[in-house]
Amino acid sequence: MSYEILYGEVRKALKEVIPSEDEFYLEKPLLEEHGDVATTIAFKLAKKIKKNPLEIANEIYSKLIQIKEKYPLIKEIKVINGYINFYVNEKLFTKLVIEEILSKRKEYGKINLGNGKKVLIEHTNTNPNKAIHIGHSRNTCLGDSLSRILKFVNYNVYTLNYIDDTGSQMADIILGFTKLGFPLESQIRFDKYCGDHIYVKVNELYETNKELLVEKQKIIKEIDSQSTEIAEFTRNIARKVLYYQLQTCLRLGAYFDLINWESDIVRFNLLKRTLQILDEKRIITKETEEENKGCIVIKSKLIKGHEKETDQVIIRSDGSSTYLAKDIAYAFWKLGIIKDEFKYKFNKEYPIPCYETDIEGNEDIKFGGADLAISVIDVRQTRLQDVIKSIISLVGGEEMAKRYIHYKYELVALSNKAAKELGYHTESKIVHMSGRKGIYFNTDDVLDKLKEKIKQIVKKNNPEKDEKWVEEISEKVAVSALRYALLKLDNDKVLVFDFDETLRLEGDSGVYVLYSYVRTKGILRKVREFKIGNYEEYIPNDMEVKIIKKLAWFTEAVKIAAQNLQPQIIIIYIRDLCDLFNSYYEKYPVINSEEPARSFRIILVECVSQVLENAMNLVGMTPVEYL
RNA sequence: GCCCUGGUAGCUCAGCUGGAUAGAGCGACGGCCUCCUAAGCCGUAGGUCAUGGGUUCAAAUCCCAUCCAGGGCGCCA
Repeated sequence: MSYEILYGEVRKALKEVIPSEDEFYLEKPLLEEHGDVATTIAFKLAKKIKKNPLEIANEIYSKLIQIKEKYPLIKEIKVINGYINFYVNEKLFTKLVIEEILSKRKEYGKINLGNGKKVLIEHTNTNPNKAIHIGHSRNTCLGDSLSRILKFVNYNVYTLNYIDDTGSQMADIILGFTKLGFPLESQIRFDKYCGDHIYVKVNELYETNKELLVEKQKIIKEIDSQSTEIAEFTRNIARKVLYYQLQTCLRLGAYFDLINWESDIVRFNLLKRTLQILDEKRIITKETEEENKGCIVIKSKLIKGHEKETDQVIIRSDGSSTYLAKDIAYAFWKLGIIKDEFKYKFNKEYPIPCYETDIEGNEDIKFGGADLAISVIDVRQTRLQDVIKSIISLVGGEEMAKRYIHYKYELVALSNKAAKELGYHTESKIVHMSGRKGIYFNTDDVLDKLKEKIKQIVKKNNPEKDEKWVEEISEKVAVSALRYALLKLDNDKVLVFDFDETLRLEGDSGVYVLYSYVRTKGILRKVREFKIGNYEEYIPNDMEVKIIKKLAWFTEAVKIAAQNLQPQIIIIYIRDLCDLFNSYYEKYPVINSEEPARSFRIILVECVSQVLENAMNLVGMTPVEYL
């Protein structure tokens, strides 16, 4: 907020001097010597009135200097290279920042961007036939962090996990149970059992036994009908796998408000309603000849940007619906194009207790009809998501389509070395994961391995603590380290996973962040008995001022992260703050310094600690007191 | 073939949407524990921002072309 106040003052001062302008192009200079706020207004005006920018800057400057006294946060103004640079009154600024952090505490950084608007965030969406692997977890971490950030800026957020219990991957394991004699019980955790053993094995068998593919088609049809014994059986298997997937999500610190069963889109007639609307709007066509004979399709000419591609089949010639058809219905439900026909039941049995769609549900709650629908789905589905957006636009107009966001991110792949560990040998630098071929790392396994590594160090650092204590700390650190690693990369970059490279314990890592936080806590633990003197008497040194400014910047980081839907902004912020704090920590003693420096420094450390905690929360990292 | 995305230090990546002298981590080299946790800190070396053109006061950032890498173009999801 402090930056808001400073920016506000600068804007007001500029407006007073240049009443004709409304936009002042404020920015934060990269170099300290260029002050705290800069404006490029002189360049903009130069273009407009065809005058030398330097001359204009000087004119503005001479006017500004006369009214400067009215703006207490502005200490100094300079013109450098045509920029007008403002320097903050550091003493006053410091006071404002500290007071704000200490009064707001956990609330510090909260701003109102959302006005309580309803947002649905769909994430994770792992097929219920396997355990969650690190690729899925990138999705979970992004979606969960987004939901935390948007909540923080006053959106009314609901998180959804869309479970495809009707698709072909589901049929693969059902085939395993019903035709290939895999027992229903196993010593292995059920999600891993289905994914690591049955799914991989069944896909292997398809290679040699084509009959099985025929059986699979039968099963798909039975599942789709939703009325047979197989359909019932499938639902139970899916629910059991989901149970363990949710355990993994819980371990990662993610939560859900609602499980959307894809089969319920059909069962609750959402698909039927959707098809009616598409038919009324003449968006779908029943093909009577050529290759899509008997199918209901969307003509490609209707799809913006994909006019030259093939038509989209949404109902197959056998009458079954494609994934796309259900996804359109799902999107319509999210945006309120169709009424919320679902029934919901609260399921407290899940590791993450939450609602789920259920034919016998009777809870008095409605999730559909949101102001904004964000779907966290990897880049491979870009085209399908484009199709959905085009259709929304045709049905509800451009404005409505803007409320549907495909939040895309690149895949997690494996390094050549990592693939080799799984017994997959190749020349290529990166290897894409594949559930079918068994080329993947399950998130729980990765976390367990990471935890073991961390445990050794925690034990060494805290020899007096017992096993349980070490275990708890190590678990939190492992999860935070994984979240950090999965979040720090930009969404449009492929994350090449390699255990040792990706999950480093030093440098730009989650462990480094926690270590920095632990240092703040170490100091604060020791000063509990000290009485805090009047810290305002102290004049902060350069490094302290830098930290204060960084602390103040948190609100801006939150704003940018929320507006651009970029949790990475928070990660970068956290790292920057840790870097500053660690340098400071090495250079200046806190407890052993003289008053009033000591009081000030204790307060400063308190603030760093608090802001780090708030920031970590936004990306789902768990602060620990010891390491 | 068509469409989309990426290419910044040896490696992995930032660079706040057009601004001032392009920054971190890892790796390499040299230092720092009598002192709040050395999973840390300080210093050195390392760059034709893939290439070529363009737009303008100003380009890593925008436009065009080319090259390289990845993805998408199913009655799969």
